[in-house]
Amino acid sequence: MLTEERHFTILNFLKEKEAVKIHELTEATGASESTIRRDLTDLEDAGLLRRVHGGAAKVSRKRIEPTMGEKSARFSEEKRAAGRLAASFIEDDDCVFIDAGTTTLALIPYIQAKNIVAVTNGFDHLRLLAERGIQAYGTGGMLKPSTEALTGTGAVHGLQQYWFDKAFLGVNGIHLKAGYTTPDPEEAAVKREALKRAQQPFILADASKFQESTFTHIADLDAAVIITGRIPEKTRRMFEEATDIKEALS
Amino acid sequence: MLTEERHFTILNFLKEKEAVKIHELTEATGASESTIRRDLTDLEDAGLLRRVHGGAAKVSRKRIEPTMGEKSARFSEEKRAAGRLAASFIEDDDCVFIDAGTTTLALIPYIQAKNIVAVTNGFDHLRLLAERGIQAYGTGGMLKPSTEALTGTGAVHGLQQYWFDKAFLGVNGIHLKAGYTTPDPEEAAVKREALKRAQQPFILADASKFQESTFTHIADLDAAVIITGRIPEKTRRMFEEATDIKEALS
DNA sequence: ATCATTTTCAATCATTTTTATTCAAAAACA
DNA sequence: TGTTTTTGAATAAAAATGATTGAAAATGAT
Repeated sequence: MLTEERHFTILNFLKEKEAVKIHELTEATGASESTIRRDLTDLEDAGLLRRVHGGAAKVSRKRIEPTMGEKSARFSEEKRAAGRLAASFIEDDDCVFIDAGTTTLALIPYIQAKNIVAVTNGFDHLRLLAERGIQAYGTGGMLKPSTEALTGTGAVHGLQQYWFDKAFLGVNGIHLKAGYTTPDPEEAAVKREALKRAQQPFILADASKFQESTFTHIADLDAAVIITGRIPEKTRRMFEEATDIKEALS
Repeated sequence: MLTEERHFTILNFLKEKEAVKIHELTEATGASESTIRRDLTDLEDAGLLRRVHGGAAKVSRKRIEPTMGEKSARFSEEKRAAGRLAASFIEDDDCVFIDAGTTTLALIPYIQAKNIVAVTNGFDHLRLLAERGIQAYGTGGMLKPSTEALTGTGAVHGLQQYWFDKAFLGVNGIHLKAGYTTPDPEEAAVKREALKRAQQPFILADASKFQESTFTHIADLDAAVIITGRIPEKTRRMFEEATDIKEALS
């Protein structure tokens, strides 16, 4: 029996069943154990099956990244609530921008809208969107190792190809005087560009970001609607004069 | 029996079956082994079948690629050797493009050169580069869920910001007549753009890619230097007339 | 848990099979 | 007739195979 035929036979076994024993294959092909082993090694290298002790198993088509699941499990109640609320603003056929950062990451699992297109500069975001079957585009740009975000002129340049219905941005500071701020000027440039290109921009932030200001100015408060989990009554009253605030847990 | 008749007979065998042995063909045609061998060589050159040890097999012109998950996580010795050889071409201060795909992924661990800048359209590649402390840029574009590559006009657009010293590309087929080919036209466009923007383009491929052709043409063979792990003597001789081949394990 | 037993594995080696190459004979052609 | 093309046999090289080995992994009993 030809090598090619054996390979074909082996793969056919795995179309029917989840796994196959070496002994079954020696019997079906008439080849020796050594030969079957070599075949299995070849086919594994080609990525067509997975070797297991005693035989071979099907390769699973869906590869769900466990780290992502773990990550989302680690979201606080506030982040999840804010994410769910933010996701509810996304409508069918929307084109949205989703900023890098954990706050915006929390909104992705709650997206229900059909047929949307999402652009993101977040590394994990890109994968999570694709895993959820959402058409996902990366902005391009340099991968900033610390935050796993694509930044710099490459990202801005990438953004300039698109126009958004909605944009969901994360920030580090929300301040009555300083407006929205973030430490890295490169990231600020990306956020500013996204803000400019969205009809409805949203800022996702948890309570810790309020009344903070960091190095680089992104925009004034009234440039976007703020979505948050739960904030103190006092803070809410203070900021809702400056812009619209959507609070998930009231 | 006429040469034409024999060819017809051989091809008919392959319509019925997945593969055919030389012995079956000598029996069916009455010709000697040598003659059948010559026939098979001719028919392979015409792209009508694929020679395998002991006979010939069908050419599968399937447009469906194995997904990244199906491709094995563990690199074969050949892939590693090819990766190491490819990495040795990267010099200090180079700007390189690294294509998506497992073959090119295998080169990243071996990069020794200092102060290089890498641009990639591979999702995993981006992370791996950043993990190794290499300044890494993503091209942007749509994330293709199956292969985890950024493709489409977004990726091409992203590429057009850069100019490379070297480019390392993966392909699905290397064929004397068809040149370099890949199933997805979108990906082909990205590869073509990268090829255009690199002073020294390299193609990384394992032995299985030779004499295969898939749907979309990328470039002719002489457009790049081929880097491979180990290929059969015959294959090497056949292709080294068409372009430069660097073989890691000789 | 630990230990002994059984099974499976990867690596090596000798053997067999297949291959490309060469060359001379046969066939086809002018 | 001579010339070219096709063919088949002989060969050494390359590839595939199957048996054997000690190591590794799974299994079962204690």
